[in-house]
Amino acid sequence: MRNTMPKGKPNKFSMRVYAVVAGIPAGKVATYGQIAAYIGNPLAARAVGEAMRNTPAYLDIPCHRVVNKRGETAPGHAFGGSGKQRAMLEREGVLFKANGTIDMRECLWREKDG
DNA sequence: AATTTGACAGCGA
DNA sequence: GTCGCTGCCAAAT
Repeated sequence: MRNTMPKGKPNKFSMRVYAVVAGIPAGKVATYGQIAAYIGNPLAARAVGEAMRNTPAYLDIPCHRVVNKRGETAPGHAFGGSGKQRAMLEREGVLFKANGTIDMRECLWREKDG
């Protein structure tokens, strides 16, 4: 087996990301930039995405509630299919538009929500 | 140690 | 409204 060991490496940065993402209520979604800004790095949206990619399952992080600013779900190779993420979000109450994007105007997570 | 890539965001034309 | 360039952080090669 070529290094089948889990690569979960929750660093300080990633930990902050997980903490914020974990605070996202069901039926709401947050953007990478929003999370990045929340943890103190408004320009680290990219790093947030990387953290999500390394999100260990045992942390129970709703990474599916994290989408880009366009309201689009992950490219697809993340949750086993972009449709999967969309299904989970819809199941939690997130509204999707006809074009397949999330209605950010209503479903974007706000501090007041939590 | 250095370079490249990546689940992104913001600004200008 | 779209298209292109720049900036940031972390992980992989």
